[in-house]
Amino acid sequence: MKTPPHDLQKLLEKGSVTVAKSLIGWRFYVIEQDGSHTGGVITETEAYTEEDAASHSYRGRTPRTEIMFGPACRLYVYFTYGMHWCVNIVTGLEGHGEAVLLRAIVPDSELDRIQQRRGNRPNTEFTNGPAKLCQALGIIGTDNGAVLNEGRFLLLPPKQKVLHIETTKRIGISKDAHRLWRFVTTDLTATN
DNA sequence: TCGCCGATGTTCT
DNA sequence: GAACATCGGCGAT
Repeated sequence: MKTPPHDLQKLLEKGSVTVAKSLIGWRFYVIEQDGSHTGGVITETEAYTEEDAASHSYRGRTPRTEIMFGPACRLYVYFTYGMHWCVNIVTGLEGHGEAVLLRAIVPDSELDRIQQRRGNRPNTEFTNGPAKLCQALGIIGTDNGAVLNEGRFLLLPPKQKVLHIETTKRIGISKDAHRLWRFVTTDLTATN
């Protein structure tokens, strides 16, 4: 089952705070070269906007942030701390510099492949952080700008409704840290 | 279980 | 030259 692109586009064109909360429970997958789908249910997101000092888009368009100012429904992948990749979904209308950081998923397929990429760590350490998530799914800089549901990335609606969503401060930032723009559910947790 | 700290490269001041 | 949307190892509790 595939979400009609125009429906997804419409959802993601809302503001990043709205989208960040809405995406909890959606499913995010990478289509591997052998055709299998690696990924799972989104359980933690953060919103970033152009007016937000913690956002890469805060200082306007640069070569790095250009993709954030483009149309919604694309990926913004950036390299940080000299060794880690993180993935965002671009939201809002074109020109607005908004995105939603994917911080955690609970994998529901290709667990062996994920465990291998994560250095054979236990389930609970598979994808509970933005850089771990990218490592587990094999997302790197060349994926920057990829369009959801048109290439090797899938974003699919929830299989079941998420009941509890907590709203908290964002993690690992110093500027505009008071904003309650992090959303996380404990409905689903990796076991073992 | 907690907290400190080093790794490592791009971006911005 | 400093900061950084992080992670994992290590030593102390």
